[in-house]
Amino acid sequence: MLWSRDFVPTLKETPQEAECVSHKLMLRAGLVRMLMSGAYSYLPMGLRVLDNIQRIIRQEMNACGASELLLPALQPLELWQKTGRDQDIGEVMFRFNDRRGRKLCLGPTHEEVITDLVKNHISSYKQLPLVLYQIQTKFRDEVRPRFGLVRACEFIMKDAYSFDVDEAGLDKNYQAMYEAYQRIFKRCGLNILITEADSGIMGGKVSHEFMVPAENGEDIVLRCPKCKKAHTAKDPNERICASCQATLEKINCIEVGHIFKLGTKYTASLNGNFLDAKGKLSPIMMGCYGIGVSRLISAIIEQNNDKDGIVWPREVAPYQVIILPLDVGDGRIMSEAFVAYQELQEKGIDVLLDDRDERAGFKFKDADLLGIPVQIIVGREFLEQGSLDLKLRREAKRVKCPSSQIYNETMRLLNG
RNA sequence: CGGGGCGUGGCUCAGUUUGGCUAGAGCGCUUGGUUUGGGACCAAGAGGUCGACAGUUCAAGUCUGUCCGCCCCGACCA
Repeated sequence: MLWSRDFVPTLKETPQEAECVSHKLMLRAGLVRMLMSGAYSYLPMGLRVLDNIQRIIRQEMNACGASELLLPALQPLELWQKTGRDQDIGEVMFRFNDRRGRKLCLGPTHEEVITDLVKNHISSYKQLPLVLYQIQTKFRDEVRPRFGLVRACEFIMKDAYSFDVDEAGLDKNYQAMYEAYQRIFKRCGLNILITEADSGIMGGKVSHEFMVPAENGEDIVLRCPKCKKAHTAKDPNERICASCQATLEKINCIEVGHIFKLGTKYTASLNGNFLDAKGKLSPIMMGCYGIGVSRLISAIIEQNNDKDGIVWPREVAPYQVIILPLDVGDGRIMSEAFVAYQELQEKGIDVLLDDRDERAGFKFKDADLLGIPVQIIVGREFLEQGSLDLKLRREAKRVKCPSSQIYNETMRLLNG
């Protein structure tokens, strides 16, 4: 992509609306813009990151045998009345009537809809286990949206649901998801803490949260420095480890994933039953597995930035390489930049070419702010010595490279 | 919902305390020129219902009231 043809409105100064690091950088790097409190537009750079995160999630979900579908955001309220969560969720759910006066809502989550769907098509143990997932927009009328994408009223979530004949099956799927989540967050460039957590209104007994330590995290994780066991705090003043008696560390975190063993809460109330091998009718065992997809963008930036801007982990970066021709008026520089651009693109690398008529310093600042892993600089040194400068954003160190070696050197840096 | 802060060109802000002439600066934008490896410089321009409404006054960005929006803390949160 040529920068001059793209829509990447970078800002030199931080807009007043932002307070936390990730929010400031998302606005400055032109990833998102706010429409109103809790609702954001994803600009081209932001959408590319979002797509990359989704690609990682899809790969890992598919790899553990889950099948993707897409459920409606628009739902009948009566479905929620059947499970009783209409009351539990309360004001958080957007509710309204359609033109016939029917009571509708926008889905804050999808256990009801998926259970309603599955129960009509699963009647035998022979059809189980089954694991389904979707990546979809959720709506929650938050008391207090904040920190940009961290807590928004409209956001993107991956939610997966497992259906099993018994607890042993559920345990197996739960474990597979637990491991898939570890791989997903690692690929997103995150260091996470996994905690034992409260299931809240989701129901069920066992649940784990995947937490990203971050300064502005809304959740507090308590971790024992001795046994390393962590749990999400219900009471942040609880300060002693139950097994070691050591004083617990308090760590602010952003919750990016939460997995639950639901059991039969939804299948029992919505009649999601199956016949087992002996002809006995039982409710299907369920698990559900969420990832805050849009929130991950914030969490990744919180853990991957420096004074100059974002430092994207390779797999989620909007582009792998940015080429910076430092004088667009010089034919030799521009043609060399385009040669490198085409070669890298032909070899499957996502490249952004900053063809704007700007000065060197301006382009360097924007490139650092954007955080694309590899910068290729075509400037004076190319004219004098025929070499390009390659810089790895994370290390801020430059290496010289003859133009014939540009692909190999780029790959070496990306993989290094 | 309680507490606090803020609202002035696209962005950052000054001006409001103590009402006064045509509402300012920097960045960004347009045009011309000089520049060109870490957010250049000069010159000339474009761009504003000063969040909205009502009120006080000879006169309101500035004072009063109501409302709206945004941010932070708290309560809440899958």
